[in-house]
Formats: sequence, C-alpha cells, structure tokens
Amino acid sequence: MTNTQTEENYLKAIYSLSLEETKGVSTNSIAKAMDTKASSVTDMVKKLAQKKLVDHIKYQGVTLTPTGQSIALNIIRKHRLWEYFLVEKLDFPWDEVHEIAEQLEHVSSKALTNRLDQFLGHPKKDPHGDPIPDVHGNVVISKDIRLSDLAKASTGIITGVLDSSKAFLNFLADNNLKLGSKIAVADIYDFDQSMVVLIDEKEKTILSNQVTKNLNINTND
Amino acid sequence: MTNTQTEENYLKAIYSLSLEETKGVSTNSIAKAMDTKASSVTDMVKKLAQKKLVDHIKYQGVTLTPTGQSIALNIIRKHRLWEYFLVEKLDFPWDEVHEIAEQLEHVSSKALTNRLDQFLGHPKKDPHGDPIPDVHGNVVISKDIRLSDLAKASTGIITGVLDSSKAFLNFLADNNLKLGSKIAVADIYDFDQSMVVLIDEKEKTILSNQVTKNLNINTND
DNA sequence: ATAAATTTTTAGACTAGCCTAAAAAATATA
DNA sequence: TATATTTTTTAGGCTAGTCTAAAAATTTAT
Repeated sequence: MTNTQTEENYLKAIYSLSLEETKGVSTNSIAKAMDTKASSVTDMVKKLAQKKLVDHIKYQGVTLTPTGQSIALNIIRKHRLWEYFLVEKLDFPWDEVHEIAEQLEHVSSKALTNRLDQFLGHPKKDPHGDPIPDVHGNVVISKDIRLSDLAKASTGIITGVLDSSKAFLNFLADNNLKLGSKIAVADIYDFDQSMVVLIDEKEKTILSNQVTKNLNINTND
Repeated sequence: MTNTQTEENYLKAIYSLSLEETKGVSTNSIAKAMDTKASSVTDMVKKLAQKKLVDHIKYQGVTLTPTGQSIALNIIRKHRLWEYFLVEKLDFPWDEVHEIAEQLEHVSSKALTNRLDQFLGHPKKDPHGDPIPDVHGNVVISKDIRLSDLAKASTGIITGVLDSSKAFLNFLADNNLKLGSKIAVADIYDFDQSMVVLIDEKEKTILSNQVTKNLNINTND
C-alpha cells in the first residue's frame, strides 16, 4: 500500500483535472499535465486501476476512487504546507517555491506532516492563496471577493481582474500589482472608499475605488 | 549532471565506508551497506565510473573522485541539516529523525539547503553529534572529550563509555544515560568535581567524578 | 449516415536498477 | 606451489516507466 512518486504525481494531476471536469478526466489531458505521452498515461492508468486508486472505462475517462482521492489530497496538503514553510520561515519569494515543494511533497512521514502543520500554526492557505487540506482531506473552499470588499487590516492575494482593458492592465503593471501579489489593507478613506494598501510587504500605494472594485482577492480567511 | 536518488545513496555509502578504509572500498562492503547484491553494486559502480564520480579498478576497490566526494558531502550536509531541523524546530526525538532525513536529503534545491542552514543558525553538528559539512564540503572533525572535562553551562552528547563493566552500564541505564543522550552541565562542585547535569532536557541528576571520567562526550563545539 | 479527424489503446522496444547463476580473479590454506 | 575458498564480475532476465508506430474506438463534419 505504498506508492511511487510517479504514481503520486499522476493521482495529483487527475485530482486537479477532475476539479475542472464534470465527467471523467481524459487520457490526453493527463498526458498534457504530466508532460508525457498518451500511451504512457494509458499504462499508468491501468496500473492505478489495478491498485483501486482510479476507476477507468476504456475510451471514457478516469475518476479517482475515494482512496485515490484521499492520497491525492494528502500530497496536496504536504505540498501546500511546505510552500507555506518556505515562504514564511525560509523567506523564499512566493513564486519560487513550487518546484521545491514538488519534491518535498513526496516525503512520506505522517508524523513529519503533522508536526510541520503544528509548527506552522495550522495555516489555512498556502502562499498562492490555495486552501490547505486538513489531516482528513477536508478542504475549505472560500470564494474570492473584490478588493473593495476587503476590510481594513485584512490581507489577501490578487487572483484576477474584472476589467481586462489595456489601460487597466498597464496601470496594474506600473504599480507592481500582479497575480499573486499580497495585498494588506492599511487604511480606507471614507469619502471616496479609496484604499491605502501595502503591496507584497514593500510598496505602500493608494488605490481608487475604481481600481479596487476590479480586483479579485483571495483572503487568508 | 544530475544524479538519481539511488546514485546519491551509493555515493554516500562509498564515502562513509572510505572513512574506515585506507584502500578502495570493496564491492561486498558496499553491497552490505546498501542492502543489495554484489552484482548490483558492480553494475552501479560501472555507471558511476562512467560519470567520473568514482574510480574503479576491477577486482580492486572503489574510490570517490573529487566530484563524487563533493556530491556525497553535499548529501550528508543536507541530511544533517534536516535532522537538526526535525529535532530543534519540530521537536522530534533524536532517534526518530534518521529515516525522514534519508528522504529529505535528496531534495535538490541549493537555495533551499542554504536558506535552511541560515534559518537554523548555521549549526555545526547534527543531533547525533556528527559534524555538518559546510557549503564547500568542509567538515570540522572534533575529538570526543570526557564528560569530566566539559565546562559548566556547556552541552554535549554521550558517544561512548570507557568503563564497560556490568555495574557501570547498569548505573547508566538506571539513570537514563544512553548513547546519544544530551547532557547539559548545570553545575560543578569544587570539592569533589561532581557534576549537576540535565539529561535530555528532562532529568536533573548529580554524577560523581568517577562517572563523568568514564563517559565520552561529543560537544556542540 | 458515412467519411474524416481525433482520441485512445495496443504492440513492441528502450533504460534504470535489481536479481540469480555461473565464470573469472584474487586470496588463503595445506 | 597447488588447491580450496572467497570475492568480484559477467551473462541473462525481470519490473517500472517511458517511448514510437500502428490499430481501434469515438467524435466531428459533410
């Protein structure tokens, strides 16, 4: 009942793809996600099906069994806990941690994962704003809100824009506002709802309500 | 110029064995260390020789090339840094960390190793008292001393006994003094050189000079 | 509804790392 | 020094995971 790193990576990919699909996940989409060939996927899916980690009907798609899903969620839990560790404890920039976490996520000790979780103070979200599954595989899904709806002193991460005009995107770039940027609301002016925000713990800027209404934010809960 | 985990483990084993051998390391001893068969070792040694990580003369032994040695030392560095992390930050007992570090040592990011080293405060020794190679692969070898020679307020780890009589060993067992136990010298009485020590951060005990003269200690430097 | 295009699977082959059994070399013993 | 023992290597084969090329099934388009 132990799985190779490759098997774990397949399960993780199938899990992620199944979030965007109502039906089973296609062989081709897995191949794309794993950067491999469809024939290799067929082979591996056969193996995972034999281990009862996925269900597979030929030429239809693949779905995770409850066991397969719980393994996938455990890998994701570890991945996100390590990302949090790398950013919060080792001061890595948030956009450099994914590759490293891809390796750390396969370290198998349950005790390690749980002690790490405790050491980090049971974080709810990783540095990209993605929720960290708990030890039972439960994931809290939190909807994005507009930056304009974020309260004073709260923090969050930019996850999208509602206005995709060239002008707006240029404004964002000029002010170092990127997908993934961390936003802390320092103050809100009553008279026009403009916000004083701290971007990525560095630059303090004032954003008009016109701007804050058009930014999607993933809060840290 | 990237190596598999298996290759890394062979290099590590060859390095450790070469410390106890003046000549080249024998195929059989590697097989024993790696828990595999001699024929498998021959295969792998051939591969490592081709990669110029070891020198090999048929039927004579194996030695690491400078490149091979520096890779081995880097793995050992990572192993010991992670062990230190697990014990000091995650509160693992010192005798439970080896297996976990065996996995963590293969995570390949140089940035990770160096940031971890910094986060831990550049420790000189791991929880077992083994020296941690620096980023250039330099290892500080420190000779053991007698517990009786340890100064007040210093700490160290029990690495051996000079008196192996049944009576002495029983005394040690009764007082929770084991190989690897962490000893902190709380006080030394002038009149008989007896020591007040804290064992494994738990029990405070008085040890006579007769006892402390017969315990080898690896200091934290 | 039939042909064309796409997706998926099968067939056969490759590498890494391991194995057993047998051959070759080195070492120990008589 | 010749023989016996031990060590090491070779030969050939196995599994996991990958690949290419071709066949089979499905979907799309005419």
